[in-house]
Amino acid sequence: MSHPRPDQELVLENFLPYRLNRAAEAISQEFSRLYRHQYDLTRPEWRCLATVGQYRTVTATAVARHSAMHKTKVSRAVAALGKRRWLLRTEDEGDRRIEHLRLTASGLAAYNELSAVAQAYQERLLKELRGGGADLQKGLAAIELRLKT
Amino acid sequence: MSHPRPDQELVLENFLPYRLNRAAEAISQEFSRLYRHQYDLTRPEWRCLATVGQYRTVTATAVARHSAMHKTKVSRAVAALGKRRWLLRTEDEGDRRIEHLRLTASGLAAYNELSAVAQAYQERLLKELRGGGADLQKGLAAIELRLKT
DNA sequence: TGCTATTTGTTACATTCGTAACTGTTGAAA
DNA sequence: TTTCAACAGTTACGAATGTAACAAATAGCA
Repeated sequence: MSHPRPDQELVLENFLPYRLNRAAEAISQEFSRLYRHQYDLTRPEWRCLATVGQYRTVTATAVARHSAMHKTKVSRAVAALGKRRWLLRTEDEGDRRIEHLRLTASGLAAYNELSAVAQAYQERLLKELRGGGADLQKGLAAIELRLKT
Repeated sequence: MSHPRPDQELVLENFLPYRLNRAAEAISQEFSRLYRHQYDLTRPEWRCLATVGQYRTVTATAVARHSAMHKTKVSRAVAALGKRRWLLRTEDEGDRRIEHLRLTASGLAAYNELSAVAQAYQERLLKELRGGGADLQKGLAAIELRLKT
């Protein structure tokens, strides 16, 4: 004799937030293996590097907004990249609260290499996903659209 | 006169690992708002509760495998749920290393409520996603398939 | 039986993270 | 001009996390 259970019981592996987290975690780890040991970068540092590289010159606040990281994370990542001499901080002429971030020559070199690694990884990933990853891209776009509104 | 840049430069917001992480984080936070304050549960605790509720009786190792959490996370979550009297630990008769986990009556009640909340959230989410979230589900399935192989 | 490797689960330690508080600066209103 | 709110960025502190070491138990095998 079995105990009564609710009609619709939750199955974790079918639950979207769980599946999204699991997928994101797995992909992130797979990708990070391509740069972590090679460059000894944490993920926040990588995001920071990518954002500064993309914009050439940005403030820490803009990095946080663009890379969806907490400002303390950005602050620490920027400090780490600065100590490594991959990043330069110059204070704004008009507003002394602000500092503009830009990559040094070696920072730019690292960014270019890492950028290439990232592109290659994404291409490989998409190639290996059923349907070229089109579903995934559409699905993510749907979520991103929902987040904006 | 502009500096030379690589032809294909990385754009963070188009990079799949980043997009996946961002989407997963946003959805998880949105969902956790539905239970965190109501039940004062952390996410590892929630996953633990869901897994034990789903299987009725499991070991900590099985929970870790099924919920994709590190065994120390599970150990701590199980301890927390035990302290709350939502979970019971009984040692195996034949193998005294193992302890079987199952929910108490109040644990089961909480699980049932939280399970309903989760189902409702997922239905609402799917309804609000373009195309009923079909793309997202297919995309996640493609990643999950890739992980298995 | 003995010996070693493996397994289950916990804990110690260092690291990472977020909240909140803080410094220093600017803006805006009186 | 004074005053107060808002903003940029950092830091202190507690909570959460992962790695590695650990204890206890079992399994495999000679």
